[in-house]
Amino acid sequence: MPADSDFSKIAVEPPRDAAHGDIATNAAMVLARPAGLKPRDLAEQIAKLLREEDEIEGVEVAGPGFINIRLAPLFWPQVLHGVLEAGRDFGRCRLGTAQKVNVEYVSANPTGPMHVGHCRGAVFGDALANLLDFAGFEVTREYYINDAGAQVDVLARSAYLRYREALGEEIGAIPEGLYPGDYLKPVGAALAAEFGDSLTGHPEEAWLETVRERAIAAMMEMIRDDLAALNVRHDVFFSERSLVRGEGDRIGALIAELGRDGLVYEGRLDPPKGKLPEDWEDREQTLFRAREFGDDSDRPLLKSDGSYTYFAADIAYHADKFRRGFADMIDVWGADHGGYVKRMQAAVKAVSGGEGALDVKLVQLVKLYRGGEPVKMSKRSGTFVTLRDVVDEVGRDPVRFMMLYRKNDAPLDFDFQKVTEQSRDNPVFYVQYAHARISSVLRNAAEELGAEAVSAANLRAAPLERLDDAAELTLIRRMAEWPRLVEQAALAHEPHRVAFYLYELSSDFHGLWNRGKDSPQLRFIRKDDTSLTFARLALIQCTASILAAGLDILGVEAVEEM
RNA sequence: GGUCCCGUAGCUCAGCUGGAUAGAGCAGCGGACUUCUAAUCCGCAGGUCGCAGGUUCGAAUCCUGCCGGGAUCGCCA
Repeated sequence: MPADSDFSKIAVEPPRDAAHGDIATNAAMVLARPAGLKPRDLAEQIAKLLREEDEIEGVEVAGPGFINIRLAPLFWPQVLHGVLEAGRDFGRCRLGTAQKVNVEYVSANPTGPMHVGHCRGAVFGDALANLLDFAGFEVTREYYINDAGAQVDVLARSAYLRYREALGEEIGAIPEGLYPGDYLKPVGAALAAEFGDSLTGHPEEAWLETVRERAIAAMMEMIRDDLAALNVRHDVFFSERSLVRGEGDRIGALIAELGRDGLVYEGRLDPPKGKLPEDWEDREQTLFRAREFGDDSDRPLLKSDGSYTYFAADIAYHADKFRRGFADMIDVWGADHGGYVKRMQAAVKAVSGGEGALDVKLVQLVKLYRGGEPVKMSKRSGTFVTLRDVVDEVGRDPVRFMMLYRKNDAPLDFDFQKVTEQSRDNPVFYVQYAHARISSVLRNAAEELGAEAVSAANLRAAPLERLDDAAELTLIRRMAEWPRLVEQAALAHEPHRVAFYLYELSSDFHGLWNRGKDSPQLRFIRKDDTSLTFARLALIQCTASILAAGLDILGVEAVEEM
């Protein structure tokens, strides 16, 4: 074999089809050319060597040159020892080797309650963070508070109006352009209680900042409550305003820094192709050289009124993340921000000297339905659905599982009726039911055979080699996939894989359960054969551990009865 | 017009980063409840993986070009 052969394309993995053995490899096909042999001939040579191994029971060459390996019969039951030992920690790995990673998600404007549109990103980000944690990364969960733009001033004016209302003034209809929601009434009342009428009779400059601060704090409190209802949490709430307040103007400092590196210039931008925006004016502006880092265009840092663009602030924010030690950053955004990805990645490269990496996960829109009919939403008519509405109506677990039972970049139809009334359509119950059934068997076993029958020590001592039914082995093989699945899902930043895996694991379990209905000798609890019973209790205890661990990653409760 | 995402069974979607005969659920048809919980299970039927090229031992997967759907396109966030 030539020394410079490419071994990187060789895969050694469990095949999809169990008929192809326990482990399969494509090594012979990959190496046939450099070795100057036909794939099947090379495969035979490798197979011959493998057959000498003790733990290998059989080796076959199949298809175009696959080498299929069958392991000794005792191999699979041995897997359960690892699960029994580790319990819910089985599958935890050191993939991240304590590497720091920052996951930013939700980051909704603090101007009102969480909208249902925020729901998916929130759940996705939260589950992704859980997954990375499980895979051994040191995860920080972050929320970027957009508290510096014009819309928080609008919020302040809206709250001020409610404040005057709370003082007894007749305010009439909420003017166009202000937030009309009732949720600002308590904010107005709190302001009245704190300040009396001392904020009235002054120009806006006198009260705006005070009111804004109180209003933002109130909104963030509301948002945290909403997130808590969804079982979503963050470690850090990072204020955009803090970038220009306190320690000085960090956005300006950063622009100056980029300027010293020659990455900022005054120039003109080509107008967009196609239809021109109505208010387009061709003017000289301050631009970041995003094109040097793979973007399609250079990007403005200052608005026409001289204030910073959102992008400028976001650069400073990501630079701050990098300086806090996060070379790995993940942002979770709505799909409508897709056009923003390249410039942000360009900015991260620029501020990190190429050391930082940003992965942006775009979450597609959720379309709401009720009994097949689209739910129409409009803020003006007050018919928009809040995150809290959804959680209250269908429950936290179904919402979370549904949001995760889909790849992040695929659109999602969410039908209230399907998720509640026809609950069998919802896979969350299928998985939870599997866990509940196992809990039920373990309870029965403890009752009939005594509590020590289900003790950890007893299960560890069980004769696992007696698990030889095809359905039992299928279940064990599935469990053996778990660590690998965790690793790959974490690497791909795809928590939905965990959800699909749990469904399959549950399916294997339900199948086994029902075999016990047809053939009583396959029941888990066999009073005539306690040692076999112990082995089977160990088997399902392991299944429950993995179900619980996976559900924990998804942020869904592993219920013990239904 | 540029950029990004999507196109797989009647419907909703997976497909382990290039592997063997493309898989689930729902809907349809036929079966299993004196139960360790039927919110479950078993079987049948259902496919030009949008189209056409290319890369190689091998493509739903990678590349190019079309077709169709969605998002976005200086200063909003």
